Parts: sequence; structure tokens; C-alpha cells
Amino acid sequence: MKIGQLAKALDVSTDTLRYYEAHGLLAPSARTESGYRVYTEIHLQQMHFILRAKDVGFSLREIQELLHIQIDKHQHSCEEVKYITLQKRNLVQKKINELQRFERSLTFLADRCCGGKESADYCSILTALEEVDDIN
Amino acid sequence: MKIGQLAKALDVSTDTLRYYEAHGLLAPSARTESGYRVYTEIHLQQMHFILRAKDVGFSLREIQELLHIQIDKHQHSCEEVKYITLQKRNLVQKKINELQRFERSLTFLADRCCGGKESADYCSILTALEEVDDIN
DNA sequence: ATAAACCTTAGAGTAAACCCCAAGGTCAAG
DNA sequence: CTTGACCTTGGGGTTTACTCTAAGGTTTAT
Ligand SMILES: [Zn+2]
Ligand SMILES: [Zn+2]
Ligand SMILES: [Zn+2]
Ligand SMILES: [Zn+2]
Repeated sequence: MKIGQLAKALDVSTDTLRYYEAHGLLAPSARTESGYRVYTEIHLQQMHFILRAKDVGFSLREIQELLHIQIDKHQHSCEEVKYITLQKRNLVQKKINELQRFERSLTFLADRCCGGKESADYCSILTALEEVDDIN
Repeated sequence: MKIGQLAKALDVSTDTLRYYEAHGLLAPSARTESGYRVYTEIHLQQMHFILRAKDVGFSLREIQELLHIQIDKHQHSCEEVKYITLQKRNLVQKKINELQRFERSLTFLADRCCGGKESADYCSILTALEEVDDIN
């Protein structure tokens, strides 16, 4: 398989595949005489792994770690894999909490503004942002 | 007030203040003969506005819009302000939903892995990522 | 034989919100 | 008069995951 075919099969760009190679995620095992990258079924499977991991929220750096383990499962433990997964979930939860704080503040602000066409001279959103004390 | 004093009063860096100036958020109204930026109480208040808006989740681009309105309230309406706020909340909610999808997937994965010290040969997280069908 | 479609590399550009550095000018105190 | 704290500009670096371009070489079909 050449890069274009693999890209089409996975619905990613050839640029993405070269990017993954440059960043240690997926290297073709061979090149043609003229230098074209050659991929096999194995690479297709590895890309599936990568894309699924991405879909679950892992960053490329984390996927690299997982791939490392996946390729040589025997030398690694469930403990490691679970640790990475829980670490990630922790990070995701922190982000969610921050965004929910934003959401609450924005709701608080929006609820108090009439949203009318009159001038914003006394808009409660603007005055709340001008005030010194916390919204929450 | 010189830039360092304003920075200290707000607990931000002088770099940040120069950055905001370069990006149209807060321009000192004067310079000393030697070129030093001069700030007043008004700038302090504007920075409070900016920082509070940031705290609520607005991006600098959005804050710029809000500032524009705040500075000339009379020419703008509550409708505009509320629109920006609701738009932002919408965006925040979308991000939350995506992260919650991640969270669910990661929880699903983690729950099924024993996390033990034995080899990862049959780790359910890895096999789930290898499989073709969706986790959710 | 030639055009279309494909491949190669290296390098630049994108978003967001800054941080850090160098080289030099300014200002108050001792 | 010099030290040290402050200020200036301009530029580069950070993070993430790519995308795009240029300039050229290769393959395949007609
Ligand atoms: Zn109103
Ligand atoms: Zn209003
Ligand atoms: Zn296990
Ligand atoms: Zn496991």
C-alpha cells in the first residue's frame, strides 16, 4: 500500500500520516526503490488503534505511550495501562469542572440581562463585569 | 502609574499588559517624555473588567468586543451583550459535552481493566482500542 | 510521449495567550 | 558617578495537531 491508499482507507490526509511518522507514531517498515512509503495491513491496524485512542480523548503523546505498550504487551502491565487511563480521566474531569464554572457564571450573567433592544447603559452583564467582587 | 506598578496592582506581568496593548485591549493614554507608558485609575478599572471577563471564560477576542460596547454603552443594546454571552455559553456547553464523552469512554475502559501487575497481554483497555467497533 | 495523478523533502503557517531574552535607555539613591 | 531597578523595542519560543506550499521526481494511462 502506498500512502495515498492508506490515507483514503482511513479518511485522513497523507500529511497526517507523514506527521505521525515524524512524531514516532506510525513508521512504514519499507520504502520502494524510488523512496515511496510502503504500508501493510499491520499499519492499517495500528492506525485504527491510534484513531480510536484519539476518539477516546488521548493526546498523541499519550497514544505514543500506549502504542509502546501495545506493541510489546508482554513487557508491560495492566497497572501501567490503567494508570495512564485514569490520569487522563482525571485531567478531563478537571477541564470539565473549569468549563462548568464558566457555564454557571455565564448563565448567571445571561439570566439577569433583559436582552432588549434598548441601550446597554444599565446592562447587568456589563455592570457585573465592572464590579470588583466575584460573580460566584 | 508606570507599567510595573499597574502590573503589581493587578498581579499580572508587564508582558501581559504590553500584549493587551498590542492586541487592542488596553492602551495607555500617554507616554512620558522618555517613552514610558503612563496609566491612570481608568486603566486599572478597565483591566479589572478584562480580568473578570477572562475569569468568566471569555476569550480575549470576545473581551475586546465587550470592551468596545462597555466603553460606548449608549450606542449598544442589551441584546448584543446577551447574545455574546449566550453564544459563549453555547460554545462552552459543546466543549463540556465532548469532554463528557471522553470521560465516559475512559471510565468504561478503566472499569474493565484489572490494573494488576501481571503482563498486559490480555489488557481489556488495549484490546478495546484494537477492536473496530465503537466503545460507546 | 506526454499528461494526470501520485509521491518526495523541507519548511512555513495556524490558533491562543502569553513568556523570555537581548541590547540598550532612564531614573532615584548613596 | 555609579549601581540597581525600572523601562523600551524587537524578536523568538511555547503547546497541539496538523495544513499548505514549493520545487521537484515517479508511475500509470492514453
Ligand atoms: Zn437590559
Ligand atoms: Zn443587559
Ligand atoms: Zn489485567
Ligand atoms: Zn488491563
